[in-house]
Amino acid sequence: MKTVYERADIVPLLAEIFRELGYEGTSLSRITERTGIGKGSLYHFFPGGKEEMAGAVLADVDAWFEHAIYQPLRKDDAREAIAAMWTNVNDYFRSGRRICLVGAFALDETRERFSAEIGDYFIRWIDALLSALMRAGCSEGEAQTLAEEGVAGIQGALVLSRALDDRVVFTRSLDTLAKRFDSVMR
Amino acid sequence: MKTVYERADIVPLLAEIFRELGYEGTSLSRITERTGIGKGSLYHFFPGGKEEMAGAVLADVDAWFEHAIYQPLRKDDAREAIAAMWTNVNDYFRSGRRICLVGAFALDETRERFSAEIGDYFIRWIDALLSALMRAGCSEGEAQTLAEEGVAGIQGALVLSRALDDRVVFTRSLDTLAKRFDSVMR
DNA sequence: GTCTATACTTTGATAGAC
DNA sequence: GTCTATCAAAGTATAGAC
Repeated sequence: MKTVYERADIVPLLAEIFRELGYEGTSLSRITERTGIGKGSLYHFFPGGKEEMAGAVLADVDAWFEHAIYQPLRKDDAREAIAAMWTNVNDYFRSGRRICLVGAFALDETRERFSAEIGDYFIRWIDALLSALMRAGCSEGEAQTLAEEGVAGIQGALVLSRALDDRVVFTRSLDTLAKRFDSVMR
Repeated sequence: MKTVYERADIVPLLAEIFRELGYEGTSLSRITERTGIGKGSLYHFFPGGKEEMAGAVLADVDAWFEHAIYQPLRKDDAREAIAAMWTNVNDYFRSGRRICLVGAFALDETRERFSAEIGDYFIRWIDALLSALMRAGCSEGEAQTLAEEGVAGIQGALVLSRALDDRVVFTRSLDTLAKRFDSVMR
């Protein structure tokens, strides 16, 4: 019995492992252990080894956010897109049981390897949110502050809910942020 | 030329390394490389190896926060203690160039090793802040929400400022949070 | 594409001389 | 207390059979 993979099937599996163990904590043996995929297959799809695997995961995560979050924020009805962001983010991060890989990579020296990708992910999130807020009637300064506060607040909520091992904290934090946004967009 | 250390001298050095490299990324050889302290000395002070080193660092960080942040929040003038928290936190985290070790450990599987210490650090921070907010005139519900929002906001600001490699983001985020607190305490 | 075997490096940890 | 030497285990990566 042997399973044949495509690269696209492997990336989401790798993503979960990098999320849980971090870049340094993720070893090829633990990947094999959790997925059943041998080193031969891994190096066939990712000749650049672990670094290429993490890069592919980052690109995949980025593409998901671009499609599900950023584009609606830039193009759709502003209030609807912001409301959708809160529910999509809550689902994506599984109410805080899943962390943000990009944020986690930003904290330690892994950042050095992927600084461009990491910076880009957050810049584009903030800018897309800024765009929606302005279309919803915020001044530019107000929108910039609120966009940064929203994105940082989500990251902080992930840290806190993991630290307290309490998913209610995450959902409640998102709720507080959403109310704050609503009050400013009035 | 050989330097003789005490355990208390080593812990802050270890703290910086764990902060920059994370738990898994910190190897004994990199500790020696950065500090000049050999394995012999390290195992003399920390017979339990890397895990004991990280534990000692966590205890040291916790003690600093207890003394510099939590106790004033619980016992001193509420408004002054909150104001002092913002400046002390900004200094401690070096305007976002330094990360929160406890928050970083919370994100990956390192959490499993130190879940009690990590949870305690954040619980006590939130509770101390809650106490100050209530003494400053907040209702309990309002204070709970705001305390969580403040602590999560600091953690998120650290992630964001590292991701964007922009320390202005951190200071500005703290400023926004401080204003929010002021407006509620009126 | 996947597997097994293997090369080579680095890891955490220990022992013993000084 | 610190040093050097050394260990077994785990790390990344490669080669070649199938």
